[in-house]
Amino acid sequence: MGGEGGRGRAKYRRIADDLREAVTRGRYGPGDRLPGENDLMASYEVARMTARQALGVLQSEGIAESRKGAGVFVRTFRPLRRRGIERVAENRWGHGRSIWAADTEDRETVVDHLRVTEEAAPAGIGGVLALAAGDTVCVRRRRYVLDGKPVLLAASYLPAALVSGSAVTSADPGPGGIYARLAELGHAPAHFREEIRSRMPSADEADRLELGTGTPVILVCRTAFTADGRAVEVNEMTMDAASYVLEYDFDA
Amino acid sequence: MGGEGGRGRAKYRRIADDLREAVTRGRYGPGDRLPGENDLMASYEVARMTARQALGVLQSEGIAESRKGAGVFVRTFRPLRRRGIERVAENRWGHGRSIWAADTEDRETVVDHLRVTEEAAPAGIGGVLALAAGDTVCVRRRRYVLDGKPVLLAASYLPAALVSGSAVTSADPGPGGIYARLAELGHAPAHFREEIRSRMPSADEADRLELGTGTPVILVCRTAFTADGRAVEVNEMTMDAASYVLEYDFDA
DNA sequence: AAGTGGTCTAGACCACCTA
DNA sequence: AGGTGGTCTAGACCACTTA
Repeated sequence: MGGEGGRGRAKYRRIADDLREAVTRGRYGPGDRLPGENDLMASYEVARMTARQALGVLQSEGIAESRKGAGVFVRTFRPLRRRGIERVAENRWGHGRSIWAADTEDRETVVDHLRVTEEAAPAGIGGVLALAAGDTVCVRRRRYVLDGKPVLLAASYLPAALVSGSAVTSADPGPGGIYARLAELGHAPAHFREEIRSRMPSADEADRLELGTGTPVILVCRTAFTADGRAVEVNEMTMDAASYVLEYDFDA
Repeated sequence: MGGEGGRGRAKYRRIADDLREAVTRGRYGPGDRLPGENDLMASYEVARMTARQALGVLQSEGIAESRKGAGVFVRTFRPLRRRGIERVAENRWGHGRSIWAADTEDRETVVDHLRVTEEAAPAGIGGVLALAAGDTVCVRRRRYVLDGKPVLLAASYLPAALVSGSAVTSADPGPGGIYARLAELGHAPAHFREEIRSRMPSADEADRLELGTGTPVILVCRTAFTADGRAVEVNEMTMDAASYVLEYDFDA
């Protein structure tokens, strides 16, 4: 064949369509094994690369995932719910509950790869925090692992001039987390802005979040402002899109 | 070679890494043409399918897009900013200090494919709107096209019992939109909830939004509640993730 | 040990775009 | 017209998983 000729769709597309329909119709449920390359080569009488391409479509759509040596399987979708507004409400962070504990409920959460450093402010961050050239930031990086599966990478940036020497720069910032410490230092966050994007992960992100093909990341960038309008923290979060539903509640 | 042998990464990964680095280093800017299959075959001494696989990696990462007969090009990212909470004082926190630049200027927006129908309530929607089995909903579907590029699909569901016969069911709901009409009918929305997900698009969504490979969709599902807590509208939005930055502002 | 997906080769014809 | 990406074939060796 070749080209996009033959009037209809390409062979691999037809095969992918058949498989997708079988999944949406429930012929294959979450976790089930799909017909493999050899099966498709036989039943559709195509070459290996063509069968492979068809299975690749489902994988890049996030419908299926391959496990080397085992087969191609229908993926499951079991997200967490992250509430953007209540979770940072003052009564929560003032009363000994860290932000993450507020929305993970009963599943086992592990914080991983925690590193606290002082660095030159990255370009975008420095602008938001209104830093002068050469100013440094305290960066708190960490990874959240839920039931053994990494779900979130976070990097929190704070002006070093504001927080150096305080508990904010130690691995464990103490009860209430860094917002409680900021409040004690006279920089209590009064307002938050969250900006949200989504894109495909970089190779590095896919690696650290153990993402399968066809899984985007959600980027949430939260800026914390004091009552007098100074930005005191920027928190960049990179989330496994298959693990999260974000929720924002607000009045008209 | 074959397998994942050879100790290092696969050839196509190495090539993809080289290309990605060249892009991030600015060797190729947005809109520039990358080395094509033939170039890579020559410079890396690999087979066609291997060069192709390398370029496929960049495409599925959303870094590049292919144009048939022309080449593979670096993609551009020029998102719109969508503010979820309009009522927040803009002066006070400012719009200048955002992490991701986005167009605020007015670009030409066209609403497309508008259809208003009355249908049986889909499973999930009926539950949220607290409908009885067999109740119908008024569905307003439309597509937003910005400067010729479709960016958003929306489907708004309202209980037919509440709105049938009103201007809500006509193509042009009049000044203030359907929320103004709901208010006149005694069902003024007082509270909103927005739930956000991201995943790869279905073939149909990719088609209607004219999405390139490696572009996820952002799903925003907004529920409008009246002051007494009744859900009166569910609005399902499917957005081109490369075209949007969402923003939520809220106080601590 | 057998089967699976991962990688790779060396060809081929096609439709599309740009010049 | 010539180059580009899109599709396809028919082989091959490999590492991995499962039994």
